[in-house]
Amino acid sequence: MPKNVNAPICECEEIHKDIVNTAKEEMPNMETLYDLADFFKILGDSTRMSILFAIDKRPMCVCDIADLLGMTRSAVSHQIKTLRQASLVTYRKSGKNVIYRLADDHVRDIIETALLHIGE
Amino acid sequence: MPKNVNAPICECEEIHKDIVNTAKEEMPNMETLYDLADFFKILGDSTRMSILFAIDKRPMCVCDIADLLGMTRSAVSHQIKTLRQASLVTYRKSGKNVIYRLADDHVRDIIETALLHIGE
DNA sequence: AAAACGGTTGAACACTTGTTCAATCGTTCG
DNA sequence: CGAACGATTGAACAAGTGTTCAACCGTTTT
Repeated sequence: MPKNVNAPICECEEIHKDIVNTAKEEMPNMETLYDLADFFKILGDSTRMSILFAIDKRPMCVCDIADLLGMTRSAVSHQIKTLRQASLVTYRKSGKNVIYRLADDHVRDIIETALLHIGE
Repeated sequence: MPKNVNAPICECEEIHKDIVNTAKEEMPNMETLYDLADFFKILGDSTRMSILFAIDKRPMCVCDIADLLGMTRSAVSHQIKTLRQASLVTYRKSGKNVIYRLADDHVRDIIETALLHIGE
């Protein structure tokens, strides 16, 4: 996270002021930038990425996900909470189990494009 | 980063083995998962996100980016190095300056879809 | 050649983050 | 009801990350 507030200003001498100014006008507001970064931050963990792939085709309970990925239930639950807060997954209770599934198709699209980029 | 190697196995008793097994077969290999997560990790920082937006419309030198974002040249340079290593930006030398631009359109697409998801 | 300037780099520090462990909640079933 | 089980949670620790600071590199001026 950047300390943009009261951050030191570039001490360069020859700044292309026209370019900087037009660029500044076209910048999205700070909140959007933070939201975007926060969103990608959540995808930027291999455990959470694994969970997303695990429940991509069929919904699964925490226990199955833990077994599939070789993790403890606790670790899975912690990460799923993060995914839930970001609206990447939704859940449904079934007896003692909680069944998780992908929330929508945006994530699938994004991951698909990312796969293209990294050349898979 | 998860410690999947030699990780403790889920101690649950009633696992839906059929679901887990078919899911396991459809999982991408570990390397792909790591690559994906690493890719998103890079987008998951508001400074780097800001830089990408800054140079989106027109290429800029480090000095201008630093001025635009209110950061030191050093901080910008560090982050740009990360973006460069992930092939998200390319550069061209112009006298004493180094001009950075977006590498390709994948990133634009991904960010666009992400904006949809977070509801901007 | 020396000074000036944009840019890069490495070490250090503070901050964030993921997993583990233990305790707890909520539902189900004997 | 009480035991059992799936799931969640909070604290704590280890590992990772971003910014700063200072030093340095490579061009370009003079």
